[in-house]
This record gives sequence, C-alpha cells and structure tokens, in this order.
Amino acid sequence: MYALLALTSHESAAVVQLRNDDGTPASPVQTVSRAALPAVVRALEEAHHPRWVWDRATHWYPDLLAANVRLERCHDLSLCQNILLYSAFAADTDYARQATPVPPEAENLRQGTPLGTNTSSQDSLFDAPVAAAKDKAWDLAAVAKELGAQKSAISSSTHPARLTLLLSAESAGALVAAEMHHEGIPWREDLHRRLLNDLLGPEPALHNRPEKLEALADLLRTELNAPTLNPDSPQELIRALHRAGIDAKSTRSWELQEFNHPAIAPLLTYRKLSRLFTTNGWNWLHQWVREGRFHSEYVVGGVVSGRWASRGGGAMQIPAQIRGAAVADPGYTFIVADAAQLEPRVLAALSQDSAMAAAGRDAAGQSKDLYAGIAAQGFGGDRSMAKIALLGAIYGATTGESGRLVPQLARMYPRALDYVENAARAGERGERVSTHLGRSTPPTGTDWHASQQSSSAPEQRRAESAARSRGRFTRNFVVQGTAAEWACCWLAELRRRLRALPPGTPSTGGLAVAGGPQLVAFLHDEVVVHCPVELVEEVSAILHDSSQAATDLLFGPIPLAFPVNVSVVQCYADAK
DNA sequence: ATGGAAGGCGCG
DNA sequence: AAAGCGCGCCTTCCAT
Repeated sequence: MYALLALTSHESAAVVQLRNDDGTPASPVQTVSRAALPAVVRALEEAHHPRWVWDRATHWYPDLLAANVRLERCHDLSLCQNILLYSAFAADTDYARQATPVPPEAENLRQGTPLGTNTSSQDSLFDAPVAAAKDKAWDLAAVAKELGAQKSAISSSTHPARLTLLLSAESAGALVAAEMHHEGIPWREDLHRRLLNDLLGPEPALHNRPEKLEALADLLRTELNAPTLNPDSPQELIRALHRAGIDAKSTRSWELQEFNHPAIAPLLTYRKLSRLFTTNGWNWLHQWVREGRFHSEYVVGGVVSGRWASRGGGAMQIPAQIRGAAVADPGYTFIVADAAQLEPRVLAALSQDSAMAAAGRDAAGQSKDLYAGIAAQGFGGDRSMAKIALLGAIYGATTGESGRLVPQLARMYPRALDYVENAARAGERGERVSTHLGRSTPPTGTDWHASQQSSSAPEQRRAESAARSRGRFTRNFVVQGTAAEWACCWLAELRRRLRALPPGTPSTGGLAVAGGPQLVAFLHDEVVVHCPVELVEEVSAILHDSSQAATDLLFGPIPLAFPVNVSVVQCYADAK
C-alpha cells in the first residue's frame, strides 16, 4: 500500500491519496490543511502502514517530526531519481531520457539558517516565499506519474532486486537523517565552554582573538622577528618563515614539524587552537547548539559515491578535541558502534576473494582483525604495513611506502586487486562503473572526451593525468560506494529493529517516541545510539544483528562477516 | 563589492 | 610517514 503526499496546484494545502501496489486508487483524494496534516498522516499510518511517497522527505518529514509523527517507510522520489538517472542497471530503459526533474529544495530552507526563531523544521513548503517557489512543487498527478516511471525503470532494469534494495535503503536513510537532525546529539554547553576557556581564555569580544591565541601570535612574531605578521595569512607566514631561515615549501603542519626552530612550536600550537576557535568555538556553540542538543543536517546521497554529507556545524567532522562535550542524558548512555575495516571487507566481498576473506577469520571461523590477518599472511605480522598496503590499493597509491607495498598485496590477493584495477582501467577509458547495488558514476563531460583527443605534448600530459585521476576515482568509487550501501542497509535494519522494541507499536514508534533509544549520529561506518541504560543489552544485540542482516541483504550467504565494535560510554570522547 | 579558488585541517 | 579516495568549514587572496 502506498500513500501519496503532494501539494494542491495552488500549493496552499496538501493532498493525500492511498494507492494499491498496482497504482490504482485505494481511497479518494483528500485535501488537508497544513495544520491538520500531521493528524491525518498519523491516522493513515496507524490504519494502513503505507509506504509514503513524496517528492522529497526534506519537504515533509521535518514538520511531521515536529508534531511527533514518525513513519515506518517512504519512497523518496528525488533520491531515487538521482540514482536511477545514472544507474548502469537501468541504462537501457526509457527512464533516463524521459524523467522529469524533481523540484529542487527550497533555498530558504537550506544552509545559513542557523537554529533560531525560524528553524527549518518550522518552515515548510507551505509558506515558502514566491521567489523560492519558481520551480513548482509537485502535485498528486506528478507524484503518481514519477512513482510509476521509477517502478517501471526498476522492473525493466538488469538487476531489479538490487535496485529495489538500494532505493529502499536510500529512502529509509532519508527518514533516519531527518530524525537525527530533529533529535540532535546531546551536547553539554557548559563542558564545551569550560574547554574553550581552558585552552583559549575567556570568550573574546566580537572580531577579537582570544587572549591565549593572541599571546601565541605575539610570541610567533617575536621568534620570527615579524612584528606585523598575521599568522592566518599563508603568504605572509611563508615569507616570514623563509626570512627566518626555515626553508619550507608550504606551511602545512606536518611539513613544519620537520624543522628545528623556536618559532615552530608556537606556530603549531597556534594552528591547532585557531582551528578550535574558528570552527568549533563560541560561534559554533551559539549557532548549532540549542537546549543541550547539537542539531546538524545530514544530506543523504550528498556524495557521488552515495555516502552522506552534512550541512551546518560539520556533524561528520566533529574533532576528537571537543567530543568530551557530547555526554549522554541522565539515565541514558551512548552506544557507539563502528564496522571494523568496512572498506577492505567490502572489497573482499565484491571481488569474492576467498583468500582475503579467510584473512578476516580465525581457525574457528570467527571474525578477527582483517589487517592483522593480512599482516600474518604476508607482511611479517606488521599490521600497520598491511593497512597501508590495503588502503593504497583501494585509493590507487603509486608512490611512497603505500605504493611500494601494493605489489606484495597483489601477489597475495590477485582477485581483489584485479577488481579495483579493472575499475581504474574502465575509468581511465571514460567508462562508467557501478557499486554492487547499482549506483553508477556520473557520466564524464563532453569536454573530458575532447581533452583525451588532444594532440600537443603538454595537452596530452594533462589528458593522461586527468585519465589517471579519474581512474583513481572510479577505483575508489566501487569500494566506497558499496561500503556506503552496506552502511545504509545497516542503518535501515537498525532503525526498523529499534522501532519494534516493546512496549509500543510500530505505528506510534513505540519507544522511539517516548524516550526510547534514538539514533543521534552517523559517520560513514559508525553510528551513535542514545540509549536508556536498561536497554543497553538489547540495543547492543540489535547493532550486531543488523550488521548480519545488512550483509545478507547485500551479498547473500558469503564466508565473510562484517563485525561491529560496540562501546558503551557516557561520553563520546571515551568511545573505542 | 562579491563570488570563487586556494590553502589548510577536521572527519571517515 | 606524510603519497593515494571522499567530504565540510574557515580564512585569505584574486578575479570579475
């Protein structure tokens, strides 16, 4: 059963209609005011458990969450279209040529709108200003038409089951992302401020450096004999360093570390603290933390490979330095789970390299550290060497230690290395490559093909360099993208199981609504659940079970598991 | 004046 | 030890 959700043609109200799986109407079209929508949606959810179909979850779900309405399933036409347009699995269908683009996200809902009087979850399509509504949101007919087109593209594709799984997981991701934004990460502003005060000094007046930062800048000016130096200016800095006899090619910290000069230590300290101040300082707190929660927006499918991105506050780049401020509420704890060596394991599964898979198991068939296993098989037990070699193979390293170690890996695991080599060669030829479930690389532009034909020597060098660069991209794409699919399936399974935890029913979200375990963060191969202490055992088991379920969904029965490390901590900084 | 590139560094 | 993938965010610097 589907429930189609759209706007009326004059965009002042919503329309809802139930449809059977074959697309025939199962209810009359119901017109609903904005105020009444959450109650209507809740009633339909409880009565029919439909799959909600909308142009994009970000247009509808935040308002529903604000009214405490949570949904089990959806089909996000925008995210699905984004996949189907490029998927090699659907290349021979009419869909890619005929699809109507989904209306874009209303600009006023997006970035630069810090949490304030007008949070994005309070706004909606209903009161989007005229300027933003130039591209009309879809009405019911458009939604129905696009759903039909997508279903037919899937069924006439080369791998309907895989695409169905991918689109279902991606849509579930859209629900998770909105819920995590709504929920936020518990954030102790007082602890964060104490940290800032200890490291930087008191909060400075507008446009001033904190006193400890200014003191470091002064020390640096003295050591470099450059009284007016602005240490934030790479140009001024490199000139001052050269004058002081420090012959660095750039001002990157790792390069400066090599020099022995009294200016280096204060400079490196300045860099570290300056970043804390500008990126995660008082401004960050003011902009992104409200009522003890850090609310950042997740962008599902925001990366070409299918990984998520984030918008506002950098939820996926929270530095270790400030993780001490993320503390679970009283009566709750964080359960932090990360998939161990996810990308290498994905490579072993994709390439069906049984030797590499065996390196991830012990004699009893239990999962063990894959890098350690590979190290034991061919790197004299040196785990870090094995890790550098494996990552080099996935990223396409050619020089340095990593580049030197790859050939040894190729002798040990020819199938796995062939798999990424083939992806790289295809990319160099300008071809498209795909993940296991069928997300494909965007096509190369016409200019790329033109540049490959160029004749003059310098142009040809550039063309070859561009081809190698694309080869590294496609080599990594198949692994990173399939890892993202695994993670998305893991998330979806996790969410489904958390919602089913008793007491409560799926339609009300059970505990998911009434203070139960909540997903509060997701970082590519890691999730954070904010969990009532009495449910730690159950939720930990669910994290493991969901991993196995995701593996089965993606790859079927394979002699390789995707183990997750689970740590139960009060404070995010203590994980692992 | 302002938008975008580049340098730098945080995360996976 | 510092090459090879994917991002977001902040500041400076340069072109339009």
